[in-house]
Amino acid sequence: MRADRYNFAAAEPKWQQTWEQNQVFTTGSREDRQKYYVLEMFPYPSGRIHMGHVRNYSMGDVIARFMRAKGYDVLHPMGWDAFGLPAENAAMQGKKHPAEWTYANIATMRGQLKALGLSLDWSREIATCDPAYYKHQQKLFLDFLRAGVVDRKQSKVNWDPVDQTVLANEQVIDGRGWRSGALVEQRDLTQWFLRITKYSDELLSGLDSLDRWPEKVRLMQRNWIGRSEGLLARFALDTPVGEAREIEVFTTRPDTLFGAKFVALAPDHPLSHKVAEKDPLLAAFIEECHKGGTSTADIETAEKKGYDTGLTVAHPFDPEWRLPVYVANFILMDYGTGAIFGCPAHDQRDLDFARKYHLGATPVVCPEGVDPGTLVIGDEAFDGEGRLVNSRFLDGMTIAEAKEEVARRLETTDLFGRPQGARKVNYKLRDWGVSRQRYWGCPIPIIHCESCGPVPVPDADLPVTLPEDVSFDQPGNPLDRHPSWKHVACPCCGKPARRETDTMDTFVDSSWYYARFTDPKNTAEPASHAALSRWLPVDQYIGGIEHAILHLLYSRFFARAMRDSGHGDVSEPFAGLFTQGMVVHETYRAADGAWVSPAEIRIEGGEGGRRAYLLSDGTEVAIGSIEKMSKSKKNTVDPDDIVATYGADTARLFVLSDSPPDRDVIWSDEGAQGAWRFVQRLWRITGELGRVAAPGGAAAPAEFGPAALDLRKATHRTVAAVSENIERLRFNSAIARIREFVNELTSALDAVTETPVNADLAFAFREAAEALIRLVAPMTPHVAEECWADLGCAGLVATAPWPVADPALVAQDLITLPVQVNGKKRAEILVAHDADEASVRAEALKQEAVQRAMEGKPLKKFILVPKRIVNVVV
RNA sequence: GCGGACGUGGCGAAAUUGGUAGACGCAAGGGACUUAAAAUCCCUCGGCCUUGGCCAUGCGGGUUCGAGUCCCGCCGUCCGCACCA
Repeated sequence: MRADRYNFAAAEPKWQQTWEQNQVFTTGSREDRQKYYVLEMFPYPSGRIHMGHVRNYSMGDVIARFMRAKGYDVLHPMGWDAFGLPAENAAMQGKKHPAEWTYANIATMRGQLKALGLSLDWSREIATCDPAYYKHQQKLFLDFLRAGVVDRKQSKVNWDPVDQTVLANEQVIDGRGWRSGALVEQRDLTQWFLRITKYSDELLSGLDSLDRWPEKVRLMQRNWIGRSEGLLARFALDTPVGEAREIEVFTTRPDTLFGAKFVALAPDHPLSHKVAEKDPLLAAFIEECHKGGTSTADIETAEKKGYDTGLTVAHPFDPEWRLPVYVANFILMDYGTGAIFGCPAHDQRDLDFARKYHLGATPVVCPEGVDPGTLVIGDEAFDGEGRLVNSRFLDGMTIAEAKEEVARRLETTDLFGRPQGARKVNYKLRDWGVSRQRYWGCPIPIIHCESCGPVPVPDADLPVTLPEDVSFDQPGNPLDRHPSWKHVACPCCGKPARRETDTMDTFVDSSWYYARFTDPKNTAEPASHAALSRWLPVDQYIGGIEHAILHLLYSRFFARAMRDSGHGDVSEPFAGLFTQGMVVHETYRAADGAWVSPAEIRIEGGEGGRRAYLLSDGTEVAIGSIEKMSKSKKNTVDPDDIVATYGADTARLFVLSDSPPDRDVIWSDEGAQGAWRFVQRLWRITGELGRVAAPGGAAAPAEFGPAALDLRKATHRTVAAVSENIERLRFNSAIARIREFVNELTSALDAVTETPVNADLAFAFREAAEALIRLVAPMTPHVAEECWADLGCAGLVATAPWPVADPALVAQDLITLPVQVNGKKRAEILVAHDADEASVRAEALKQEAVQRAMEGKPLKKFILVPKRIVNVVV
């Protein structure tokens, strides 16, 4: 007896078990087929999954199931980005070991993901905190070291005083730590660096080949790498300061050299410090510069300030021409050389500075068509195109010509035995400092020996595992405090030595996990060459836009560093990238301003608008703005609750259907109920279709009547449209087409007056029913299996091939053409799809409405866009 | 400040990429079934007038037989970067 309602609570676990038992989603059994690697950004095991995960993994799952049905050998794995600070924070508060906390979270979240029915190959599951994983990361680190991609150097680092660790530049946002939000301090520390800058040019030019990446992400990376071409130029000091006889500046505008009015140094420039030793006022000025905040607001409002050192330098093209040397607060030590020459007429910052210290502004570039004599610089510097003026031998040249000429001359003139200038390409990208003073991360496999220096841990001794007996009762690094862990013998000389106690930035863990998934059980190496060549690059990667720079740039770098140290030959790890939107929700606030969660309220609708009331005592709460789901605003919806109430299919369908995937989707209970209704409707219509459909496998009749033909056309058009929409990742449109098809099927069923129906119609219903189930299966796989079985179809829909649209049935033979008169639609005509222009024209002009709109005027022009539109111009 | 994206009914959106604007859904209103409710089904649903029209894709221009789509100028919202020489 067929149930009236689809019972998801029974069906979902049943099908999940069936898939698992039959190993439907295990990869690698179809080596003869073309591969497809679909990957979603793996989660941090924070405790529970959230709706963002549901959306992310539902999208990946649609693609995985679709490509599997299309006959590809699909790799769709899942793992855990399992190292990180929250585990240590939890350890400090809850006295639970980070490993225990992390693995408990993984167990919970794995269960939650499994309840969603994702077609994942769980046999490839990895966790980055597993020694079996980080062993290979340590190996990679040492291979990188040998390949010259690892560096150890002292540098100014961003120190997060709350998390008590170092942050990479990419992890500092508006001068604050990306995780703690604390104001970052500058400290001098010796650090391990990954030399990402070695690949600056390659990472930049590689972006051009990533045509399946969002333009936005490519642009962000381009800007982050920040390539600029310029010139290093050396200015001789009139009076040497100690050893220093010159100042070297970097400029992208060497053409404006004759407009120079001053030279300025960064407060932390070595020369600034040198002069400050004998000039207490300068020392005080530098001190003041350090105080200035680095937040957005501070920088915007910061006044350009300088200190005249009293030093002067000679102009490179005129030894008699003196320029004053300032120390200025707006010069950055870590870009270029930390020194500039200022050309106020053509640079706004230089102009602001020059106005303040009365240094003048001589224009040297004059826009085309302007009389140089009338050229005056007001409050705005001129940075447009033009020709050189007031510039001696450069006069009359274009900017490009002048740049070239200045570079050529300075390269061939001598200063203190070296060319005075040199062309230089500069980047904003910095090397990636990976040392972190934390416990819960991958140990850096190095041993420090007093006589041998830093020595790599021999491969045979890998992995260097974390000690388990550590305490978190005081700040700082537990590894450093551990009584015995760091004391080891030097692998070189055998003398007592000390382990590196820093661990790696957790972004290292996620920079190569996609490669590990290709060969997750390999104990000898990170992944075999064969596995890497078979599976990389990832064909479709899906995740949040928040990783546009950090994770995606690091991964692109890692692929190249792996390539250059003998691990595979892939440069770009992700051929296709899709950045999905967030799941957002309304916020609710009680009268006292406290946030209220959606679970605590009920909504009442009506023509007066929606109002929200507390369930507990019925008092009204204010409906606030729609925001990203967050614990602090309590506007979260727990996926577990949704799965328990509506089932996984409903949750999946809703996050896919309401908005385009790259835009935010607004979670609402009404929307979820809409998805729920559709899941039930699928079950109901399958039952109705089953009653009129031919048995599975029935042969096609020789001829089809009009009703059967119409139905078949609807089916094949839907198949074509849904396939295209999924291919283009437009899941919302795919679902809309399926819903439309269900509406069409309902009408077709209504038209059935007597049963059994004719064989041709029965066949068409069978075809429609099976197509419908296969089309919805990627989105709502459980109800699809249930319907598939209900229709008596063989096997599982999860392993059924994707339906193929017959082009003959997709094409229309009769088409409705709108007829416009002077661009306004006046009528519609029904014509054969291949009707010639003359007959279409005759038919169009025959229309009464067309004649009326023509008002008896003669036809000027007749436009026919085949299969689109007719336009009559009078 | 620089760079980018976007702006369509009450709401989320669609529009074959220059060719019937509003598919599909949510909300709302009306009706059927029911003792009642739930569920389900049917109808209406951009605005304005009298059938038939007119006006409508942020605003103002332009190109075109034809513009939501292309171009120019505004307005607004969101995102990224940020004293980068």
